[in-house]
Amino acid sequence: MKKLLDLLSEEMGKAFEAAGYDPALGRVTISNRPDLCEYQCNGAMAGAKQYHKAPIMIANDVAEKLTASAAFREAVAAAPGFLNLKLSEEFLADMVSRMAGEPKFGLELPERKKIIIDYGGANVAKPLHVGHLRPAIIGESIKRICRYVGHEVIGDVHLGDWGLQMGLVIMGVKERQPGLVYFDEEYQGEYPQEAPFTISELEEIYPAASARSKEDAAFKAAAMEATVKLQNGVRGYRALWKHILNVSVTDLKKNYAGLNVAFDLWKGESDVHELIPEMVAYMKDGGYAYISEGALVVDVKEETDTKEMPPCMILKSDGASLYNTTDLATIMERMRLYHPDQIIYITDKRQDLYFEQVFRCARKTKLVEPGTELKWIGNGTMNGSDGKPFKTREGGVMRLENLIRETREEMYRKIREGREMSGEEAEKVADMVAVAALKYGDLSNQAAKDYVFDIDRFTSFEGDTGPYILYTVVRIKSILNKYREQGGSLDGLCLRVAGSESEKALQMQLAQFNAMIQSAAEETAPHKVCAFLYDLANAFNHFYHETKILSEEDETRKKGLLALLVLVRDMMEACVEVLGFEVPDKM
RNA sequence: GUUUCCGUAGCUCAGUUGGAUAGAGCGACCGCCUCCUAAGCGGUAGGUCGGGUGUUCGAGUCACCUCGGGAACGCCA
Repeated sequence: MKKLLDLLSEEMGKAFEAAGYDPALGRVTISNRPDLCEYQCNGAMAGAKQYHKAPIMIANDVAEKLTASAAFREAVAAAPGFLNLKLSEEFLADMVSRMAGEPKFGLELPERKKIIIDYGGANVAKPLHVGHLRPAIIGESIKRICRYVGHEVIGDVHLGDWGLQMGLVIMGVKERQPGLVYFDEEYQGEYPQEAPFTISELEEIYPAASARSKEDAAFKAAAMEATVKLQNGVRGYRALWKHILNVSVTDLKKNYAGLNVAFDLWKGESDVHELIPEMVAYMKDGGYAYISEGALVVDVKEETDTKEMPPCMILKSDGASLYNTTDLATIMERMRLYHPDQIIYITDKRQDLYFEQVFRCARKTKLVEPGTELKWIGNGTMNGSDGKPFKTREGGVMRLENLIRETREEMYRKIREGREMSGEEAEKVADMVAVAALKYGDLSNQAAKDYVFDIDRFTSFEGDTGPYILYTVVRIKSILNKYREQGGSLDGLCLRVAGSESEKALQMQLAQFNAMIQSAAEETAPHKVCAFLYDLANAFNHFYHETKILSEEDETRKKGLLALLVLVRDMMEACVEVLGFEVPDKM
């Protein structure tokens, strides 16, 4: 069904036309002066020049024609040329009631696209740290929003599982356990099923090996050699690498699951290793790539550039591949396997220039077809209260696990403090609310901006926070449960014309859902969902405060109010779902 | 140095594509539970939108300049 503002604009357009003006001037927006009106149209001022007429005269002409419209209860022209509008309660109730009856609240789905979304930024053998939080939860939410509006979306974690880091881990393992069969070049038999290390050992091995390589040139050379051997397919190294991968992926899945983040594909840089020679040959044969300063590069400069645009490097001067190489080869692979309409990348915003180079290179070399859009979303960093990237008290990089645990503990403490709840139940609720606190706190900021992480603020039940949102939904659920306990049924309820200002305001808020979710999808902007959710929660709490529901004596009205509650609950839960967290039954 | 992003209330952030008197939350202060979750609701105080010039009937929003902060700028990812 059509969106509210579109319907109103249509009505307004007709009035403009009837008064002899361009109907396109009839764009209706939400009022920025709620004391004067609910909606407004500024078309009379926009048209003043075109018609050589004072805006107020145009507005008066149009207001006259609006008296016949069923959509508006009131339309008055105000100086210098505003059209101030109040909605008809019947029209609104009808609209909201129809939304309640349709799947996805009557959302008109855009043309279905196939989208691959590359997010997370995880590396094998390295624990997730706070820097991985934003790309993971923003990506997850964008994935869910795009799915909600009907797109086919494939989420790929695109692991960093290749390159020197792997050689370092292999040498680190060798150092600790030189006797393992993986290092015996003569060995012909099957390799053990069991990994020779646990995840915690692995997480010690990598940083130790990485640190050592910076001081010990021989060790670094050995690691580089191991990397080459791995990439060339030396059996023992490949087998060991598989173990590293498996142990890491198991752990990563567990960590992501704790944040309600789930990937459809667990591909990595290694998956395109075989494609690289073909891609390099293609770029050379096509005349795109040439040798510059020893490295193989593709020029991506354009005449209109005002900034420096270094060429996109395909191979390093030693012939080895790098980040660009695997990313480009991945684009090639994705085109072949999935043929997507769009590929979205979510990474730290510092990679701006890098992605511009890669995208230009992919376009120039026709790795992607013109119909496939490449989109990069650079996320800002999560800062501490000093405004600098978040650190532990000791000044180190904080592990994501610890951040989540601390948030959970804080949440648990608050729940035990404020509610009578068993420790076990409080723990479950704390888990859900903590994830909401963390994710909402993050997603309510624009993705591209940095933000300050403040555990006290995020876990607060007051203000624009995840817990406040959840609390509001839980309240609604609680009323509906009580109604059922009293023997009532939620089937066949019918939403009624608003009986108060706060009820009307709530209905108007509900009516904005479709436009909101559509623009959140188009602009890949989860923070719009958060803002909507917060407004809806406020509108509900205001309404709730002054409306008796279960003790309402007029049975028809009571059922109408319950229908409204059901709709608010469902819509809020839909929003929470696309943001990637969940509502508990009690809190 | 070049490019780029950002600068809105004490703090944390919005601002619907250029509209009326710039909005929330936190913090401060004041009210509201014989009533469905007071983890709620209502109210008060707090601003030359970093500064300047311009475009426009009209600028937090657009352009240029300037100050301040962050980031990126060929063999890391």
